Amino acid sequence: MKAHLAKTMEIPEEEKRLENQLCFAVYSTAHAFTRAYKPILDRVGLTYPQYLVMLALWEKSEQPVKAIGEQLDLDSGTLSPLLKRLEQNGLIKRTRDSRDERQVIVSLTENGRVMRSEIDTIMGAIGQAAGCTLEEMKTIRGLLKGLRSNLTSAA
Amino acid sequence: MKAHLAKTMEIPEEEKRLENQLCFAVYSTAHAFTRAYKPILDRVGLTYPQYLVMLALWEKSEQPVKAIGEQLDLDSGTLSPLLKRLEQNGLIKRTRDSRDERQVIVSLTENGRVMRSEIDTIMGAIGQAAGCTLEEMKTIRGLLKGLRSNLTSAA
DNA sequence: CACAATTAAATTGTACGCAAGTGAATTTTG
DNA sequence: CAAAATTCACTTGCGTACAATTTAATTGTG
Repeated sequence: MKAHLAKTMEIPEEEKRLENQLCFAVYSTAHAFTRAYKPILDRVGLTYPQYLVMLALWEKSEQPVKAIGEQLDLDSGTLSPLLKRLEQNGLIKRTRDSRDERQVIVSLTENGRVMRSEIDTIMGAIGQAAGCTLEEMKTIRGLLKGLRSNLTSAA
Repeated sequence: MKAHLAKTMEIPEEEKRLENQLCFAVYSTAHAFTRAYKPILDRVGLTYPQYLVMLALWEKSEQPVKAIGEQLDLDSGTLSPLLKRLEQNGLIKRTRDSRDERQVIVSLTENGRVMRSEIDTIMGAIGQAAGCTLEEMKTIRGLLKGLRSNLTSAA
């Protein structure tokens, strides 16, 4: 039985080292990205997760909190305080949906819309820092999407 | 001048979408990993970052905080409270280095050492969830290591 | 040797992530 | 149609991350 054999197959000691964990490679690269973005985003007054929310809103303003959460894979426990800060900074506006009072519609303010002009500078700088070709980026992106979908559906 | 051209090259709109950001692929995969580990690590009473620290200590007990920080790329602001919790849970011990009183040496307790026997179960379960071949894992790991090193050295 | 500079760890303050629970609005069902 | 179940956003509590500061110990320099 192949499945049984696979499950009981010994993992070589070398594969158990921290440095050889795929999860750690993803984890530490995520932190490296956050750090690389920091000096650039500081200039426009955004944190990295806030920047991701702005990317979602620049694609489509007027989204309920839940829709943003689905795109970012974050729940309202994370988004509520984050959106409150974006609102305090004058980048977004929050209004109850009159057709469904449970929902809060998030939309860009004029300041929030204008900030989109920074996108080329930001992405240009990160592209330089990542220092890999567009082709390489697409490859990694594709592999990670597959990995992520496996991990998610396994739960 | 090639460098100048590259910097001023327009980024296609499609590449600006949240879903097409390499940083977001890494960010969301990291979260997916944490979620995949959660039910498994809950059984042994570890959080995911705590598990990474344990991996480092299973490789080598008796490490100063700084050494752990270098392997995980975390500073003492993150590690100090995390290690305090591991100590409270009886998995590690912290002692001042008598040769250099500034340093705190972290070492495994008997309970901490014994927990290493869970490593095959944990990694086996995650391997199943990730659902990709050892070859694929090595490929992604290698690509991410390169990416991470670029991002870090750019700063 | 003294004193400035450096280093290690801890602490403080801010901002995620996420589980669990609350409360109000809407849907589903009997 | 009324009660039950569900949905949405918010809040609370805990555990990271990380910048900035603090304290103690060590090293480097004159």
